Amino acid sequence: MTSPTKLQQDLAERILQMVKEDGLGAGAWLSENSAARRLNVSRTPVRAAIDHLARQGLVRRHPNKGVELLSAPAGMAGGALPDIAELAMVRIARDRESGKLPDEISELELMRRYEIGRPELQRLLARLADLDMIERKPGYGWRFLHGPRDLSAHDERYRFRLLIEPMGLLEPGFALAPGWIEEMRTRHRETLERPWRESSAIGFFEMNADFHEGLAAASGNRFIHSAVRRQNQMRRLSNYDWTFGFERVVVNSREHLQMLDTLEAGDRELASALMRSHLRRAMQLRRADGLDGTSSIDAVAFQN
Amino acid sequence: MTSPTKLQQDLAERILQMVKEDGLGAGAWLSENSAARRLNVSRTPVRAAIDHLARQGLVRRHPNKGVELLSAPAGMAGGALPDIAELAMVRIARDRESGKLPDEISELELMRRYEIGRPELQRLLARLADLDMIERKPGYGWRFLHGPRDLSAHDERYRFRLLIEPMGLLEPGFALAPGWIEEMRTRHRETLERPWRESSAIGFFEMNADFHEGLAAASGNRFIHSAVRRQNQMRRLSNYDWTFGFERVVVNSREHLQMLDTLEAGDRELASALMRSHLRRAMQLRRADGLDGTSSIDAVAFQN
DNA sequence: TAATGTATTTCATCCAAAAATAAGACAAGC
DNA sequence: GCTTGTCTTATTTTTGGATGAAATACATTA
Repeated sequence: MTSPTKLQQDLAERILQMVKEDGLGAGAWLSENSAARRLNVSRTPVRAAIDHLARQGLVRRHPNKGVELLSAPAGMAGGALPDIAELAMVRIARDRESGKLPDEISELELMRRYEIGRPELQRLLARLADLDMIERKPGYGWRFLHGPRDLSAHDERYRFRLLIEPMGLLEPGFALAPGWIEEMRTRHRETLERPWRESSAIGFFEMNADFHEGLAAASGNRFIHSAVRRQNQMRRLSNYDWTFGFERVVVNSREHLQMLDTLEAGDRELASALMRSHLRRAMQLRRADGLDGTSSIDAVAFQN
Repeated sequence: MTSPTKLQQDLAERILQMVKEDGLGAGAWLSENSAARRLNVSRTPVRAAIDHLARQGLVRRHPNKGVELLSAPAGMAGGALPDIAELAMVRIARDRESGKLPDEISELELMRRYEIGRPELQRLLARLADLDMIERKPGYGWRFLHGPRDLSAHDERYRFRLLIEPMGLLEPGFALAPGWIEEMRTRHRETLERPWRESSAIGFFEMNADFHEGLAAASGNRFIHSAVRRQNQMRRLSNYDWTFGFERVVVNSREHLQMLDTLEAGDRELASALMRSHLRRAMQLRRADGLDGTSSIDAVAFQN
């Protein structure tokens, strides 16, 4: 009856995912041991995770015999929901961007404002510092590195991405994981077919991020991959909203699908060129929007 | 008689640097207040720093009147000497590279091995994690991401740098800080003129790093700057030794000087091309060395 | 024999209190 | 009026113990 810890929840989800990947159905038997090995973790948390699943009625323990799968897990439930720290980071970034936070601030003040404990806050500040959003002051306190409503950052960001992402497709070790193209295609198609709602923005952002990060990973160059992942982390803090409407979603997704087709055909040169113009277009978009300075910022992500 | 804290030591050094930059000589008077303002810090640690300098005989306090500078600080003492955490990071990276550390390891084991406290260790691990050298395991412990003696990383690193550093010189906002070229030139000339010793390796590395980071900063693109700084941080962990002998130092420095001349003349296109071939040459060098796999690794930095 | 069940050990985090240190205010001296 | 000296307050860091969780070893059962 103890509430499951984060690791245990995580393991429970991954176990269901493993079951799905292996195509197991109701009546199959699971093994604590092999699950623990596959998840690279000891049996203890796996046991707890299975207990958790048993409480939900998905599996049943047979004493001294094993664990029986009762029903195949249907549709993916939620996927990774952002934890409390992630959420606080987004709130801090938003408040800073909209000018609600001063240039310099102490840890205690942040703890009070966002009602989080010190260890969490410190991890959070460390992450923000690595993204070059803040730095420690000598002595006490922290300082934000960019002013609120820093417009030039958008152009710099896209110019940086233009340097590495198109070239990543041309790296000698480039190799896509099997099935990746198809999975991405499916996700994009679903986005296009489903009706657009405000709440789709986060899912759309994550799909976008996965697309670019997946290609960077395929480059085989860990530094390109790392740089793109960083870009996504930063963007996640300020861009979880999408203010360009559904027609831009369509254009964006079509361009992605075209790149996927091109890559499947093996024409990396062309894909690289497409990526370049894709990013250029996105840069223009941002810039045009940035002119009024506030509209995209005040659209609130995570409000619900 | 209390031992100076890290901030105080830092301030003491920076005060000396300020004195030098302002061209003050023996007999000049320092003010706690203005120093505190310039250093963006309260008077308390500045006072302590000055007390520290007084104990070393560099300044003298005159009660209720001020602080007298006794002797102009001559040659830069050490420059920033790496703190204990930095040192431990280098040791960990080296031990990992040479295979002395296993793929997975617990925090306590690291605390025992390197004799550091938990908070220091945690900061250190967080930094290593941001450099993509390690990651948390689910459950307890940490895992190194790259195997020891990972040769492919060198080529990937240089291919990444080739994407961004030459292009950084062509960014529209490119602007060098006044005096930067001259200062860099001086440091390079001194390196070339001074006799080469093993202990010069660290200074040489830092000059190198400052050269590349300075150009990246001048690009006016914060993401390029940030990426190059990250590269330097990573390189610092494994490349503090220099195993190519003095002749390579000469070649390297000459190439840097040539770029400085070209930039001074305003020809950024040519400078960009020079940077490209500079990095290509450095990549070749690494690769040729990497063939035997161990020599450069076992040459120990910081052993004395 | 290979799995689960149970107990022990090791490890990491959390919490509260105390110590250290910086920031800020006020008084005193030149 | 500006400086340094002194004091108070606010913030941060450290520390030790307590709690909780994971890894590991051992016993038990099909």
